[in-house]
Amino acid sequence: MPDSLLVTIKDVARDAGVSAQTVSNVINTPEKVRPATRQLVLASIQKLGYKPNASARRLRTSRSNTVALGIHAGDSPIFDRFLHALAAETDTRDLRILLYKTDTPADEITHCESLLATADVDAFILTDVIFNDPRPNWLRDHHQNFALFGRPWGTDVNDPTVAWVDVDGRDGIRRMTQHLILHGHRNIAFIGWREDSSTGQDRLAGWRDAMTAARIRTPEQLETLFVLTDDDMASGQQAYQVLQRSNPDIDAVVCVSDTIAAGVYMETHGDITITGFDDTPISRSLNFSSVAQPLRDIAKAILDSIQNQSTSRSIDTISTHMLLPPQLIIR
Amino acid sequence: MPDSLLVTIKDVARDAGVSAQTVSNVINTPEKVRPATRQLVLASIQKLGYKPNASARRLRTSRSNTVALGIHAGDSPIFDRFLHALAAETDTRDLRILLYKTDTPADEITHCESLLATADVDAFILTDVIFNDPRPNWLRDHHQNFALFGRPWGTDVNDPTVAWVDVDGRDGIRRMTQHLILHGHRNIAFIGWREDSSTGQDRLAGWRDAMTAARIRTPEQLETLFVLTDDDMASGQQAYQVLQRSNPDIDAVVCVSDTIAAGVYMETHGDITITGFDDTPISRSLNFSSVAQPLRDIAKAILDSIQNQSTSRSIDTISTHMLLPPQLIIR
DNA sequence: CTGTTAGCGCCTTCAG
DNA sequence: CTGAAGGCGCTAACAG
Repeated sequence: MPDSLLVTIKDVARDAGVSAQTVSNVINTPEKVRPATRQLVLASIQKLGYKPNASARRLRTSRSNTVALGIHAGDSPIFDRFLHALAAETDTRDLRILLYKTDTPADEITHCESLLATADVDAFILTDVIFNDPRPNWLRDHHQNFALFGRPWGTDVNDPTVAWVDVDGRDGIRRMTQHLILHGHRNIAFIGWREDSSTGQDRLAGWRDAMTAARIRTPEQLETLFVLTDDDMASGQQAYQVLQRSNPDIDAVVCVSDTIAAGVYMETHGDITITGFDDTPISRSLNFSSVAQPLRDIAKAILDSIQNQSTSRSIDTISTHMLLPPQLIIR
Repeated sequence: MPDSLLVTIKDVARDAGVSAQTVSNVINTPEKVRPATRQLVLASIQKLGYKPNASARRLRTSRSNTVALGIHAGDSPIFDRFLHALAAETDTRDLRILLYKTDTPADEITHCESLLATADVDAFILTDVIFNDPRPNWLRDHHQNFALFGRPWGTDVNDPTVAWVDVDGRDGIRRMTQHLILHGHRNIAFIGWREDSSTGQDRLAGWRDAMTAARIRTPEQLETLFVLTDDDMASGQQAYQVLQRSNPDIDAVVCVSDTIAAGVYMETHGDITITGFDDTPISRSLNFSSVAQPLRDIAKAILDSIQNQSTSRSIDTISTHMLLPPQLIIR
């Protein structure tokens, strides 16, 4: 029964008949306390419902156990699921997630400065890293722990001082295409995002990989078998119409996203096989296959990376870059 | 140029040639400091890039300026946009958002206890309030400030001790239906969520309101003009087929969500007018009208409510319930 | 292994 | 209007 008033370490100390320090030790370095006293103290902690005051602890240790995460406008089909996975993971690690708004990189740097100066964050998670994003360098120059969700396209991806976790979309699309080939499809088209999306280019490459490896088409022939467009249903629908005109014999379409795949579905009514990306409610509802990002693993890897950074200062012992394999959801 | 080391209030005091206390006053009660000294101190603050240490301040004042928000599994089409609106609003109010995972109400209460005991949260925002949700009562019994996004269906909606902010979906659907009527539609069907959704029932009522007010159908006739189903595209498609069979002359369909509307769109190819809810990328892409929730206003109202609770203890001076009008996005 | 001392950075009280 | 003293709850360093 937790009380309305705050239970402090002294209350526990008094109740257990030990000093405040011993209580602190039980919590932070239990191996330094004799088992008998430890049990005694733990019982009092339980009985009084004691929880250490986070602010006091932070003030004393100047560590906040809090990671900051920027949220920006614009629809990501997986952002909320990523957030949930992250929240689930932080639960098990005694970490907190602080959310802040960020609509531009400059905006974000302002917030970082502010959060740092007020000393209530000790690591940052950056999502939606854009081409030549200034934030990683800024954070590194300010000696901050951070990890990216997504490769830092445009800068040196192998830079060991910039930790990142990403999903191998190329491999996912490649395996998905392979799966279609193994099931007898031959005229497999691809609909992707426009050239300015590095992620889109990566996924396009995965389709090319599978198609050329299976010797279904020459690289030149592939050039008429894909279209790049915007990420919405109407665009997907139009893209399919274009493809279909020049390739009437298409029997499957690999799409860079579930949204675009839904557009194709509208046009085809399920007559041909389509596949999407991100395993959103759309692909579940329309019952087509999709490449799923392992959000739970991503969250784990990101937090591992951040926690490693705060413990070991020697970066080279651990890998700071993780490319995780996606999962094929076959329907 | 912010330094790597922490700038404290003493540094500012020394730089400005005043005592630490005066600096504190400049920040917290500027009207008590002579303008000349105030300028002097502000200049030093600016120069050194001083920001009060959040943990120290929290420890001293036992107020955390942090609101906690639960995130749970399951797809909400507006959750991430709500989060963004909230983050944007907290920015302007010197508030922080702490995220925690919550998959069951019990889960959430555990977290609340933990966050309260560690004293790093001073208000809660509850979303996706379910029927007879135990959380509001729990929080009230523990003297916590909180506000709900969504009405507490199943409990006393008028209970002044439970603050909530919601959007008048009934009115939104009513106005949307009215709009269709004004544009010459007569056989306007409705596809909603199953009976167990209070929100769904509310929106259904809005369609009934408009249809009976316009005397297009008798209440009895309306009973064959709507279908309740699941919230996915395939269900929307099927629902339309069912409706169409018994009502071949349907010329418009008001849908309880963009997702369901998209299902209808798949079946009709834009031949009849459809409308959705929540103004998601789907309705934007397929170019149909939608009822939009004013997320920015919701965020503001929720934070207003919470901040009012911490200042004035007398609840009756302010309204603790806000039903905001949605916006029609006509396409 | 346990207790004492001191202080993290800030703000509230109360003198001046 | 400004300054000095004290302590919020906790833990690092040391002493016993």
